[in-house]
Amino acid sequence: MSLLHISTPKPKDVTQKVVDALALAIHEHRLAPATKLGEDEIGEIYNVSRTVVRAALQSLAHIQLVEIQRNKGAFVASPTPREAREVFEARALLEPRTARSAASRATPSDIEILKDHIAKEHAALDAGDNGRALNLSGRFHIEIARIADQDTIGRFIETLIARSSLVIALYWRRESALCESHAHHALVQAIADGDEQNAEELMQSHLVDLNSALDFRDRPAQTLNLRELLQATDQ
Amino acid sequence: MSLLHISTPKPKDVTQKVVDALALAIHEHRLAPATKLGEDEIGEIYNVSRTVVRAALQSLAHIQLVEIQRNKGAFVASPTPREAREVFEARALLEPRTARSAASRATPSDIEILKDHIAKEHAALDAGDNGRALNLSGRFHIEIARIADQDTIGRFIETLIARSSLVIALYWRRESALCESHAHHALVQAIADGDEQNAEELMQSHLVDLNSALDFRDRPAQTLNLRELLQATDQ
DNA sequence: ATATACTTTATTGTATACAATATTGCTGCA
DNA sequence: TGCAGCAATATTGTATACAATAAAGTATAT
Repeated sequence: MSLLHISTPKPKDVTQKVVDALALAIHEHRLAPATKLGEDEIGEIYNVSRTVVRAALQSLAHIQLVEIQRNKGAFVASPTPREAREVFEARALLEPRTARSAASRATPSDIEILKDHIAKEHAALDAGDNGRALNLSGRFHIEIARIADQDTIGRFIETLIARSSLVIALYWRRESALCESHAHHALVQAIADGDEQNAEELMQSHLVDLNSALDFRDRPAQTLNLRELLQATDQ
Repeated sequence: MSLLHISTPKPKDVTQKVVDALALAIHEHRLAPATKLGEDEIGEIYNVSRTVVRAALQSLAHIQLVEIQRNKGAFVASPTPREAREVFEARALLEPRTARSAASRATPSDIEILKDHIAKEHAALDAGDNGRALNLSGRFHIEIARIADQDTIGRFIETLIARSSLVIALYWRRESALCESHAHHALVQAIADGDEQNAEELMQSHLVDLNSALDFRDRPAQTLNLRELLQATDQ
């Protein structure tokens, strides 16, 4: 820790910064599912005390990006096939309607923002930075929820997209290409046109496409030690 | 704090106990919206340190039962009319489908549990304990989500019902009677019969009824000081 | 050599101490 | 009286210290 406090500006919310940093690392697949997140370890990385690390981990646990096991610690979440399926079922339930609502409300500046997202997504893909592209793709969906101006449902969608990142990390089929940007482009067009029906349908089929690029059949290889699976504690 | 550790069993998760205690108090309307929740104050009540109180308050903030303002503290949430509307819109989107799913999966023991809930609800109403009746009513809905066996959506519904408690505290119209138990009874019957269509429709109309017993037009009286509303800080 | 009991180490859970910020009350002045 | 500025107080934000638990290692006995 910097003893002289020379390079610690600390202008705002420290905890949130740690949350954002960890979330980004998970979204960009730099932290794999089931990775142990030790409190001291993270604290040293970001030069903060365990107090704020713990708060950050609890935040991430709430949106199920990490799982906290009492007296064991925090791990990057590792959704089961069933959980993975549920995440996309929930998205299929919420997002089409949200897209419809966005189509009815979007302003020109909203459209600009969406197009900007797509452009960045393209750039990341061209640069071969798949992690960043995936993250941007998720933020595209979140942006639509914001435009729809439904805060409550928007929050749900945010957590679903966060978890989607983990699901994709675990269950993505190599064979299928990551060609979402075309779907995103069509969606933006429908929203720009105010075509509610089309926006809803495009979002729905987009999610179906995403789903079909996943293979939930077999559980992914676990990095967890066997002891975890064998001992039958009730905690 | 008990210096001799005589009466501190502390067998499990202390934080969760504080969370549950506060949540129950809010659900039963013993803690009114906008009430300040000081950390020391709560810590003394439950004989725990501020560390666990803070963790508990953060948990409750996640599900939006309390609102935390940086450097100001935690307050029981006070949903705006808009937020209140959104909560019920989201419920209308999620719960009917969940009821349908519950109807397709419910076991006899599930039905027992639901009937038990209704009985307790009746008892609480007869005893004039409206707070407890309201809480039980909410847990009835949560139980249906559990039966539907959709964990992800179930969590969303849980948070929505928690917030509904606040919405009802703020926007309930005196005129309309709290006569939900009849609707709940019919719903259980449909679920017991495995009548998916009916369960979905009953849930939908039940939520419509609930909604029509609320009046979102005027904002409730705020205990908050005006300074809060007048100063335009970006934090 | 394996298994088991015990010891040691590492990590998390909780409490407390200190720092930063906001709130309150006072004082003086117009 | 009313208000501006400062002092005092209270409350939250963060760091650290101590306690409890789990993990790892070691020695011994079978």
